[in-house]
Amino acid sequence: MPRPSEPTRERIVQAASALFYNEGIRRVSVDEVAAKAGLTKRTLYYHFKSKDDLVAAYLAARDQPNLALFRKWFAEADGGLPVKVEAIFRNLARSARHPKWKGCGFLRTSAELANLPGHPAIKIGAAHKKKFEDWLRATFAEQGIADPLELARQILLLLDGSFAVVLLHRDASYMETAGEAARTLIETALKKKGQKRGEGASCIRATSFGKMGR
Amino acid sequence: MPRPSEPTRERIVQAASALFYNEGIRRVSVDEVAAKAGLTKRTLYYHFKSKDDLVAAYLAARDQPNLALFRKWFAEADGGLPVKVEAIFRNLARSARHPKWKGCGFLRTSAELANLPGHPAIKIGAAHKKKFEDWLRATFAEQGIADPLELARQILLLLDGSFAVVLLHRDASYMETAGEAARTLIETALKKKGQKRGEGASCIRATSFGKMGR
DNA sequence: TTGTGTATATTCACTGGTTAGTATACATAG
DNA sequence: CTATGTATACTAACCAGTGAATATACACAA
Repeated sequence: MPRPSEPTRERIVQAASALFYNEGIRRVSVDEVAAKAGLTKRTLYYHFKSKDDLVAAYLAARDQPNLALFRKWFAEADGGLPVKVEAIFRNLARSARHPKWKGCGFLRTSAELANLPGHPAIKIGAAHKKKFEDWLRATFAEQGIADPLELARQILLLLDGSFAVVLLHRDASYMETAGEAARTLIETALKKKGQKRGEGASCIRATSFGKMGR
Repeated sequence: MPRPSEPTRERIVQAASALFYNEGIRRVSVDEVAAKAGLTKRTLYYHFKSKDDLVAAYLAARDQPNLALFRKWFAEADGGLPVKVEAIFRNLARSARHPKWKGCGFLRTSAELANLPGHPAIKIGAAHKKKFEDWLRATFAEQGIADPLELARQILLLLDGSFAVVLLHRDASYMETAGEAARTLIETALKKKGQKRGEGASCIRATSFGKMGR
């Protein structure tokens, strides 16, 4: 019975995602993915040209939903900039306490495939994190933060750091610690925003200057 | 020709370390480790009861040297507390620019073996990071920082975050960004140290209070 | 000095199982 | 009858771990 096609591909990605995230890339065989998807390995290889291709699809499928979730957590929190960013860490802590949580799929994949720097899955992971960084940067720029890219990267470092540390220690409270560090960094940046040396206030167009990022 | 014994075990760990760090745990077979060490797999299994045992030995061998290096970087930098901590990030950035650098072995192992939470290698990794955290905490406590544990954890989050991010993007400049964030956090904590609300100064025994850590 | 036993250390050859990927044939829809 | 999709059955390599034999160093006895 052919003809499902796109649903089939989707089903394979779903199966692969669950297995790769829970067990790790190299731990999971293509046979296992096929079995979980309820079809033969040969069929899987009709839709994906290799296991590497499948791994890339696994991360690609996580890209948009993941970003959307972060933005939602940010938007839903009512309060100033520090509170909204802290909300991300708070919600993340809540996720991390679920027993099946196993860290960030992008980071774990890049750690496992660190010997293959050009791997398509790693490129997808890097692009994903860059999108998040850029969204943060734009958000901070709107608020007139002096060096929005610098601050965005600092927050991202705390975020990815908390993924790594919480996974290692299985202690989600580090997420809240990261949230507090983020608040401190944002408040410091907000203070810098106000002080234009020389003349008076005039916060308008205080968007981006100072030491460059990358 | 028997009788090397301890040297042999050491040689196996050296071979395992190079391979596991460069290629990943599950990527590397016991045969490869034995071959690199210049002996038979059966001999390897005389010294280690399983591959998991070997993985644990790989991380155990990295524990002390790694901590010693961080402490050396800290001690050698002349300047105040922020400068000394930043020196760690600066030196780390230098390491990370070497082409063979592939992140933090402890973090990468915990990411790869995330499906085996009780694995001995993960316990060793967790203990390693705790030691570093505790050394930082003690160092901050000596300086009269108000909540030294909180600050130590914040710095640790930046450190491990920079491992993860730099590995993903292959851009060591994030290490320096992390160092600047660390400086901001430390300076903020140092300012808090001075202000006792109510009466006058008296910085003595201003060691630890405020919201608890863990 | 010489013979002998024993724990230590090492090797060869093997097993049972797994793995990514494929050759070939078959089924269904349009 | 031809595109698309699926399944059976296979390959060739790899992999963690083991059984059985062996070689060496050293302690001790003669």
